[in-house]
Amino acid sequence: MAIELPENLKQKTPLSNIEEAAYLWILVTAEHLKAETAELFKQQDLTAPQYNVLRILRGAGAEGLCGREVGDRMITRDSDITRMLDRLEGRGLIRRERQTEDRRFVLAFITKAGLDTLAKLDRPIVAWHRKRLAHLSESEMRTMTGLLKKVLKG
Amino acid sequence: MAIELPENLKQKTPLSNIEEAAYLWILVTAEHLKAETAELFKQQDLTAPQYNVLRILRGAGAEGLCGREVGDRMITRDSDITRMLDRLEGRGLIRRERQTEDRRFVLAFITKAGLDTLAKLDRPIVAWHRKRLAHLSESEMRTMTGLLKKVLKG
DNA sequence: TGACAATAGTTGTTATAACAGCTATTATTC
DNA sequence: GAATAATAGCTGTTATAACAACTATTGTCA
Repeated sequence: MAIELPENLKQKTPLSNIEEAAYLWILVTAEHLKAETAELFKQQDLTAPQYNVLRILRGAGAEGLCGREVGDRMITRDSDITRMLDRLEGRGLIRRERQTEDRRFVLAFITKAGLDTLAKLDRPIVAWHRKRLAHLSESEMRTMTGLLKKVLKG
Repeated sequence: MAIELPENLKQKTPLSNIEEAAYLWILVTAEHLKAETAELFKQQDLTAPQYNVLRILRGAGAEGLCGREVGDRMITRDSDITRMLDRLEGRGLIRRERQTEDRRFVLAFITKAGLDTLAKLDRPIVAWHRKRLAHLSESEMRTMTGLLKKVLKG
């Protein structure tokens, strides 16, 4: 039995290759969800990576994080953390401070303005997640994340 | 029970929100797979969207496709098909031709050079897919794609 | 038929991503 | 302790993405 593909792809020759189909479903679904959340972030003039960085820094709290650590924690790898932080700093959403012990590190912290910006998004985002996945049971979500985890670790 | 998150995210406060966890797993897995395949495409100096376009045009064959149709079939929405096709045309991988019946349409076709480029990638890519997902059973892949489909349609 | 809407594509502009090479600082090793 | 490697981050450049305004062509309908 040929496996179904995302509609829009409209592949004529049904893929014989179930692995490629699985791969495509993961990518297409991710892309779709990403596009939807991008709309939410835009309310506060943030891109998805920018929102991601702010959340990371909120999580880090008063200790802050250096650029490399921020990069490691991101969902999508960003090849240029420096200038991304530049922009956020320029908007006053974060601040930076060079460490004195090891002067190679520049720690980044979220500011009050950054926290306020995030706060305005918190409720809509939780609401979006709940609503967007409301039609899956908890067990379905666990099964799916379990399988995705297996894919990732592979 | 708190659901596990992708390692690198290192969230301190475990998410209470299983929906958000599911969402993150989808995105992180997709991102990871995308990064791996990007390496393959780079062998032929192609980005993932460029490879995607060439495959779409190969699928379309001698009939070709107009820009909008190409855009519809892409995995990741591209906001600027025109210039992406410009670049591929500049490299001789595709050619374009304005339709005579309805002069609004510009049809794109893959060239011999484009087909050759794709051909060099076909085997490595099939091999990559098989190897990358070899540790999942066919039934696991079907379950996963079924759930992803449910997410997407939601 | 003529105004207006719809569609396909192009172009200009700005922001961001990708890549490579660079400086500053600290760790390692002989 | 000097040479070297390793790490963090910065900078320059090019390519691409995102957004909006614009042209050309065709469809709709009073």
